[in-house]
Amino acid sequence: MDNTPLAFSAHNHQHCVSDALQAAVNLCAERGARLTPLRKQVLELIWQSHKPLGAYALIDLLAAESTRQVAPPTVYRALDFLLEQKLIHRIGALNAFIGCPHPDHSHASHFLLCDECGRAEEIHSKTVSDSIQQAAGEAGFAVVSQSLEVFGLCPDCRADAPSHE
Amino acid sequence: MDNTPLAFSAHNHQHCVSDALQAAVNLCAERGARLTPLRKQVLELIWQSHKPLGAYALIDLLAAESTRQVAPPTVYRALDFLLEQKLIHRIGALNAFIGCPHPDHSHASHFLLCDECGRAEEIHSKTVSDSIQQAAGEAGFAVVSQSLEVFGLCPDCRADAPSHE
DNA sequence: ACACAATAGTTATAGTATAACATATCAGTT
DNA sequence: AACTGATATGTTATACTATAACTATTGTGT
Repeated sequence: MDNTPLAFSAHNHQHCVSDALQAAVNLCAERGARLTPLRKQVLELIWQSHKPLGAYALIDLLAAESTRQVAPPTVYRALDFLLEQKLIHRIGALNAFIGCPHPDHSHASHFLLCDECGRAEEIHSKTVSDSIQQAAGEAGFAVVSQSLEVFGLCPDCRADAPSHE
Repeated sequence: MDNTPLAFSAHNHQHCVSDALQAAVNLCAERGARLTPLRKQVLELIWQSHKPLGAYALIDLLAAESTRQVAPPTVYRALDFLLEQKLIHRIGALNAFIGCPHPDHSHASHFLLCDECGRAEEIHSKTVSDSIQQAAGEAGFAVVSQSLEVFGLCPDCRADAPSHE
């Protein structure tokens, strides 16, 4: 069994982008939320990278794709919408955004972030979530949201630069 | 047994500040690191709040305490030193800094952050750390550092605004 | 067509962080 | 005490991230 997660494995990324976009279209339709062309374009640009994308990188990409004006508030509003709909996550340590592969069910933001190649992988471990809930509960703390950012080396970058060399 | 952590409990905070400063002095002496007056002053200001303190708030406090110039690089360099010595942590989601109560042994940055009052409490749960290590390991990921930021309501703020009212 | 709400454009500015270079201080040596 | 190299701080400018406030446009239901 191969436990290596998607972002750190070879895969057809264009397929994974189009799946994510289709899922977003369906979800927003169900919710009565308007996934406008701009919002969809921003979501697509974010998905096209497995690396978290900064707001200003996004602005540059939008400017390159069209002749339209794209000032910061425009892209931040689209990002706010996508965050509200849980279609993306914000990576605090990087001031950057990345697509959420499971926008249909609410969950915490838990990421593995490679220091070397910059790729991000969302993890879903019930053990991790439960242990966090329990630790917070023992402190009398009522959890609303949680963000875990684990930095280190992904499998590929470990292989490229082993510590024993 | 009362599990309520320190920041969320009544305590003599001035005592806890002076303890932290003394510990920092001792640690830096052992390590041959120079805890200069500026660095010590920054550390003290950070400790005097249980709330994470932003760099520019710190600049204002420094300016208020002396006639000396305190431009951003000055305070950011002091913060960098304190981070290197693990005397403080950075809370990514808040762009802010807070004192580390256990600078003597390296550990992850795991915090409970109250949305209501802004206080922060560092937690140390072996279960949490281990489960994160294990989840990363299963993904073939080599952990270098980790940051957990749990948002919600601290015991006091829960009591002040119960959900059933 | 009309009216209201939601979205997007526009201008300006606030907030966070660092680059690059000049000056001052410290610790060890002569 | 003066010399030297390393470390720390001061200074100026600027880059990067994000939002406020207002205007214009687009969408939806009547």
